[in-house]
Amino acid sequence: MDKLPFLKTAESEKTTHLEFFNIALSVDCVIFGYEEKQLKVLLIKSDLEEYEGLWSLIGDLVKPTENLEDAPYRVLQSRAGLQHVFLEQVHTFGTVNRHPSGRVITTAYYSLVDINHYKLQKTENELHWHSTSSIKKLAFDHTLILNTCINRLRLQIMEQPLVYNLLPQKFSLRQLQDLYEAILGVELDRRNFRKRMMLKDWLVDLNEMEEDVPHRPGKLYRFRTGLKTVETTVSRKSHEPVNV
Amino acid sequence: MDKLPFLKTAESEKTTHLEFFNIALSVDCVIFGYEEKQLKVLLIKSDLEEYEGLWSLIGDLVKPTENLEDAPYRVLQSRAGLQHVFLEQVHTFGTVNRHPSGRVITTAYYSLVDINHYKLQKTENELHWHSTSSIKKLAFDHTLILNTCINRLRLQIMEQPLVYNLLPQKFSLRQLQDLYEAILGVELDRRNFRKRMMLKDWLVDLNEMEEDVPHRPGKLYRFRTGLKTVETTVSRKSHEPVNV
DNA sequence: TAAAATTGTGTACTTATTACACATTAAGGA
DNA sequence: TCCTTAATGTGTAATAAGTACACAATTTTA
Repeated sequence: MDKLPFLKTAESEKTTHLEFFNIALSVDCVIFGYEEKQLKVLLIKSDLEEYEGLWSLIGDLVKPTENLEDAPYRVLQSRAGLQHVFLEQVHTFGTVNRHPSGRVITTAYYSLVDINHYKLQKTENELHWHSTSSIKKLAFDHTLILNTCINRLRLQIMEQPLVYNLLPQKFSLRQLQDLYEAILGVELDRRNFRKRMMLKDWLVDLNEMEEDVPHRPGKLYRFRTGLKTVETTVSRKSHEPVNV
Repeated sequence: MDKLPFLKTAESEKTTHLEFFNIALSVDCVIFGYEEKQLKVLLIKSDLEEYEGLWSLIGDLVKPTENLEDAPYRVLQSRAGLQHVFLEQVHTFGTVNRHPSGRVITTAYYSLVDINHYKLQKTENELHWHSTSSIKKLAFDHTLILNTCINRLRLQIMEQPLVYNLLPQKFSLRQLQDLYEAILGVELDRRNFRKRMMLKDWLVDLNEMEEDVPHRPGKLYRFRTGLKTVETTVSRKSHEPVNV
């Protein structure tokens, strides 16, 4: 984007301003959690008449003085009390009629949070965790946004150890496998899963065992610190080659 | 995004309207071409004082009545005369001060076009193809946008036969390999490259040979029709599993 | 007809992926 | 105490994919 005509013709500013600025920009956060062997997503009751009784993602308008990339952190902080979470931009949705109250374009982010670490307040009774597998209909185009984010999540957990956000510090390989199965929606072979995880070199053997389980206890692991994470935008010079 | 407070309080609409709508949204197109064994990108001379002498990507503001996903097609059509091109959304950039004239958030798309099919008009002398490897500085944050799109392109050509957009209908494996090398910025082993392409099953052997080349002629191929392409957003029900 | 330039091809090695079965450990109940 | 239950921990063979590497064949041009 180069020209901003409305800034050059002061006298016609009002008209042009309204013409071009008659769009609002929001962010919507797909906040994933994990509980009872299910991938969950945090939703809020829609307060729009058009969507009465439906749930929607958590979002807000981007402020004029706020970096786009900061907006989802603010939303998570102010709407759900979440801080220092993992956030990744996924896609921007901008069909003309996606919002019944006006023209709103939204940028979707997904986030991974530890449900147990984040306790829902009783007062926040419009906020609820929903199992992703039981979600039928959401307000707006939020089903599309959710599915797009699930898709991205599924691709990314195969490449990067992001799921540390969803587990306690210490966990067994069985817990990790259950989590992967919940996210991917498939059953995995135990021996092959363990082999793959060991090959990735993401885990540290704690030399501790599970306790209070009604069966043979498993070994406990944690994620290695300092593992590299997603980097979507790249400041690398474009002529530098990649490894293939 | 759920609430739109400015639409509920009619009397304070003006203030709130200005507060929230004081952001413009644009699209920027990274238009890739291929010529003389180099990956090229179509740029336009910036007409902003702040960026005098610098080149920038081709973009425009999104219109209030226009779907976001339609805007880059319009931009390519109106600014560069391009129709029926491949376009893919990559990322949305929204740092507060990324545009010197005001708050503008931009969604970046990349596109692949056949340079020879699209002949630049003499009158469009502010438009030029630039080799990506020789680009040093662009207006705005367009270097970041360009690099992010190159990165995405590099990942996607490994998975999908998108490069058919950059080659003539009939081509030799050498031409195809040159193209991959130009995009990836690395040299590839000829035998392994050919093996990989055959494994992907993207190509059809035309049983024709190159002509008028100063050496042994190579066989000619074309891309199979009906090959599936990128699908970023997914309307699939979220509980359906993926293959892994 | 010899030299130059480039195509076309195969094999051995390594690495990753998949399918698959049995012994071991601890808890809990008879 | 011992048997049952329920899970953990482990290895191998087969297949598929990725990498490194060299030489003969074809055509043009001098």
